[in-house]
Amino acid sequence: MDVTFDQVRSFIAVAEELHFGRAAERLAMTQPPLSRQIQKLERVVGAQLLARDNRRVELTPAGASFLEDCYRLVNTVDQSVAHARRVEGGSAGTLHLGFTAGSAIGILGPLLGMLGEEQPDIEVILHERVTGTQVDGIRRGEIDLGLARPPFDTNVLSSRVVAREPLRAVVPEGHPIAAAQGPLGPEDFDGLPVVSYHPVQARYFHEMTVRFLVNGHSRIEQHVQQILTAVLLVAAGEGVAFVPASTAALGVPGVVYKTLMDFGGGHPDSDPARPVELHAIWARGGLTPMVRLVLHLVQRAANVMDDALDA
Amino acid sequence: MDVTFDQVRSFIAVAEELHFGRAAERLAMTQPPLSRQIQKLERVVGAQLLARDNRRVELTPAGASFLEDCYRLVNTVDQSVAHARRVEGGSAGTLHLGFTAGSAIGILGPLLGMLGEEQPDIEVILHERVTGTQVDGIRRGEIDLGLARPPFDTNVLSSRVVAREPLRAVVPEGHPIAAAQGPLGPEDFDGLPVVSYHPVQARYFHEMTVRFLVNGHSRIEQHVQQILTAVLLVAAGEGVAFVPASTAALGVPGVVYKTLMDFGGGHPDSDPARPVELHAIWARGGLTPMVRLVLHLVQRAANVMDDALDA
DNA sequence: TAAAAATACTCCATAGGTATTTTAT
DNA sequence: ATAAAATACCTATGGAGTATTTTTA
Repeated sequence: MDVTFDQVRSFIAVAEELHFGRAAERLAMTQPPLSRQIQKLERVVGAQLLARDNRRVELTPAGASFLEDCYRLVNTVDQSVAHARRVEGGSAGTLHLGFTAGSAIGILGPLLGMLGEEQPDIEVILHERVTGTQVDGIRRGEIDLGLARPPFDTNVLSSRVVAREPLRAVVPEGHPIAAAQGPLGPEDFDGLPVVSYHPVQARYFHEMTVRFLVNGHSRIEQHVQQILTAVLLVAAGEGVAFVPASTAALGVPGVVYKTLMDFGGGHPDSDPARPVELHAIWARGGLTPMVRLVLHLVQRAANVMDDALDA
Repeated sequence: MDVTFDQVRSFIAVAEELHFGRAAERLAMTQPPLSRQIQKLERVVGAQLLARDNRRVELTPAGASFLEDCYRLVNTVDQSVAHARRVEGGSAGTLHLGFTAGSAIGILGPLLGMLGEEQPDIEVILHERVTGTQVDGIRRGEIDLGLARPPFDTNVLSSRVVAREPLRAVVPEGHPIAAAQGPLGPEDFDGLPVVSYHPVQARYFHEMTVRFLVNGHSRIEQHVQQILTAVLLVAAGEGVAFVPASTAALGVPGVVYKTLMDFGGGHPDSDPARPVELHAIWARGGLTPMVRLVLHLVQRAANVMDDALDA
């Protein structure tokens, strides 16, 4: 035979009351079966836990030791159950969060802050990956939620726009165009060298750049993979580049960010004033309570980011 | 209802096998009741622990979390039972050990060494008390085992001689008697000032001193409580004193220890050559397994001490 | 169609209740 | 005589087994 939880609870009651009758009352049962439970427990444990003559009950040293462990035991059970429930509810557990290096930084700070603050039992594991690799990770179950740029395969992924922001031009300080007034159009960049992006690895911004410059006469001369690299090349005088407005927060010296004229977004429900979209993506059917919960925080983090852009 | 250990063990089996049939086999039962146990567990926990379509079983995040806790749970139970047994057997728990300041030091070192070495799960709490206070402590249950000098009230205490040692004279270096050859008798101390002991607080050594000097003509001029104090007074030239042979181990400088002639012990079965007895005492009827176990070690420690004396 | 979990139904082991005995004060 | 634990005996809940159904790959 084996120790049961009922025996443990019975033993705690008797050990605390030091009286079988009162302990039985506390356990909402009668005295005889309680006596038998304790006897059985002692048989199973193989030690006398309670010294009882027919006038008083007291703990043996072995019983005192076992009592300590019994408390730990019931606490562990209670906490285990509570924790399992919270994991199921999404407010505890591990979140594997994918993000793209340059793109999600603006939102990641506020998001991680909120998670640590409001959901301390969610452990976050960050995966810095380009969009394509995030998609693979999500399909393999390595990543629960990604922050990435379109397009995605909507057959396996669900997605939601979490942030839209304007596109800006980065130009070298001191360059004539840095002093221009008002929003700039494609023609303002005619003849200038442009730092654009890798057509595959950074497809989203490459296409965004090309779409803005359509009908213009500038010269694309570089294909970088990261937005920060583009900004640094601009600072080095290699040309101009087009980046999301939040990039200004990186604080690279020697460059100026210029507002651009609205231009057609890449798809029907895009906002011409804020064409750069950040999406949250997750496995189709994988909208677990935790992902749902974190999505709400992502949305709020995006608002924080918006406010920061306005300021 | 409530979580049971059977459910926990069932869950561990299924979570490890990820197959109800095999898990049931491992648990020496059939599949249907196992399915019901898991269902019940999930109902009680309030979370789905295993995701199962009819072709495969896998852990949910909540289940994975709960599984961890289940392992801790069964380990705790096993260890608790094992520990309770060892406490009952005496090889684990807390030993309150009484000892007299000057007397038991020689045996305490080896004893504590053995305890730490061979019985690491016995926690020792030392109580330095004079014999009378040890007896009170034992009666109140504060002390499990004492190391003290006779006599004791044998109505409430059991005792056993654990060590006998010779009585030695301590004399100042340079004093004529320090150069004497062979064992000294009472007459050798005629006319010398003697540092003796407090007749109540250190009754045993006071009487031992008086018994040795009987028929002699020396002058008792001090009544100290501790053996170390006596030795220090001798070193300071205040006279001579009589101490247990093991006192030499204290290494007080400026004194010489001289062998004495045998003299009648204080009681029938005493050894004239080694009249100084150290007793272990414990509550009558309180010879618990732990006390019994420690008594054996005390005996061995006494032998170590004997050997040290010979060397 | 086959493999595996879930369900239906039966049976028995055991936990709990009532009545009584034992034991020590 | 009383208080409290232990024992005897009975009852019934619930856990385990067998047979069967359901489900999906």
